[in-house]
Amino acid sequence: MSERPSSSSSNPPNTPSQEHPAVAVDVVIFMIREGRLQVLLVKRRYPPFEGRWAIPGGFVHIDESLEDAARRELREETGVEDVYLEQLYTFGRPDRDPRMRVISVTYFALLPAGEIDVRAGDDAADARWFPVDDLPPLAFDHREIIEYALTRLRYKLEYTDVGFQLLPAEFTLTELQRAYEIVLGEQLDKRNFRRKILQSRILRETGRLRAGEGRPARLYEYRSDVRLQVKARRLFP
Amino acid sequence: MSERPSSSSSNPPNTPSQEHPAVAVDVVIFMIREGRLQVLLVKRRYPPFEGRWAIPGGFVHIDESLEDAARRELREETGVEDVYLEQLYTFGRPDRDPRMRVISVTYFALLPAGEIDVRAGDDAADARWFPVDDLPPLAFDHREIIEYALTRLRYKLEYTDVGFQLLPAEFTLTELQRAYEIVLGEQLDKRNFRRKILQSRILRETGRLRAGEGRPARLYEYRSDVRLQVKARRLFP
DNA sequence: CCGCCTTAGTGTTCAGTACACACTATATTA
DNA sequence: TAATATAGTGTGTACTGAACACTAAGGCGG
Repeated sequence: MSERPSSSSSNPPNTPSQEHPAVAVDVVIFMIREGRLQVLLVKRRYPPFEGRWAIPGGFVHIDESLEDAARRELREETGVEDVYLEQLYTFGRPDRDPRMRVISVTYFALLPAGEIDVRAGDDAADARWFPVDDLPPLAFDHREIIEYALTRLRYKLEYTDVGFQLLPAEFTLTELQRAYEIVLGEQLDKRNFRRKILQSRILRETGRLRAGEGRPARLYEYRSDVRLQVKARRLFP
Repeated sequence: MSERPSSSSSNPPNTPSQEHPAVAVDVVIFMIREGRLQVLLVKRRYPPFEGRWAIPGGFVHIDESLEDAARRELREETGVEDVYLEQLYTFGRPDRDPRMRVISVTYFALLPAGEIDVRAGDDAADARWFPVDDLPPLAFDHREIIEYALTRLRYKLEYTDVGFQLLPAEFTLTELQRAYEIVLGEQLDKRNFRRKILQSRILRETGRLRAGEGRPARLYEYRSDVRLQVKARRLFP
């Protein structure tokens, strides 16, 4: 980037101050399970906050990009590759880690609904899913990070097509609507929902049906090739 | 944050890998000048990219928050305090700085239109404003950063009230409309613009007038106490 | 096998907002 | 005082959002 050093020496400053912050990557992993929006947490095996729940994360390796580090963490806890991942925010309060200065670049991931066997990483004693509205006490500023991720997810859900990332490849319109209702925390109108989503041409009917308790439902798949244009309602004309 | 170390030792990992990235903060500073949207660039005094233009930035001090570091950079180049500042994105490609691994946490700032005397910091040979649509070759990945900041600014302009940060305390409706037109790069309808903005109650008439070539215009000020609610046009009902 | 239960699927009306569009008002200046 | 320049104002039309209830199709139990 640029290189004004911490100490304002008058020599060409080619290195930063000796003591610089550590850089960690933490990932808020969302999934719809049991009809609720849940996040994956790991139980810390070592101090600080030993025994507390935390979002998965770790230090970034010297030769990997930030996103690669986030994907590595994701893979270590869940085994999944190729899921939706987006940078969220970088948290850097000097006192956010009691041991030392740590900058945390946070990401959020969306996993498609379905069964995933989570595994605790080396430094975790356990790994579990928790509903976002029923979280245990968390380590560091991780609650703040999850709240922020949730705000962003809800926001993006309303004006982008990111919500499809929470569903498996094939789904019914009712399942899609449920996913939206679960994340947004409000009921949606069935006819308006279906009309609008079908008009958007973002779904393709697969031709298959899913049998269930009542009338079988048509199955659809997400057309990632259709670039969805959603205009924000403009503040000014 | 969390502390999986780079090396997967089996001991309690209380420190990150010895070698960790440096953390820099870079700030894209926007201002409307001479009827165009401009950014402040500094000319690098030292390698790498010696003599090239770059956005102002530097390494974060060990005991200051990221935002404090950004405000410090801003103050060093422009002398301003208390202006709009928002975290943009964190860039971390391993090869983005040829010297070493550097993570750049970027911010963007909006300065109110008016005269500002910019000063080159210690490690800069010069500091100048450049129109965003006429940038010189830039150091590092700074062009990408500016493009990203511009996208975000235009986007936020349409659905938040962030645009007022580009205007001085008192302004006419025509000046406000011009600011929007300059940033968005398109013409807006005068009557629709005025109706919508006055309906929003976000402006207060100061009672003063600004004389000029034609009929004097009423002066307004921004009411930061009015929380502006702008709903995005929802993808789904 | 048929009636009941359960979920899927479908249109219309009303209200609010977006957008297009042209003239009058008030000051300065020649 | 006439010309020029900018400020300020209202209406009609088209579209989009929101509210709302019934029919269709399959499964299951009597």
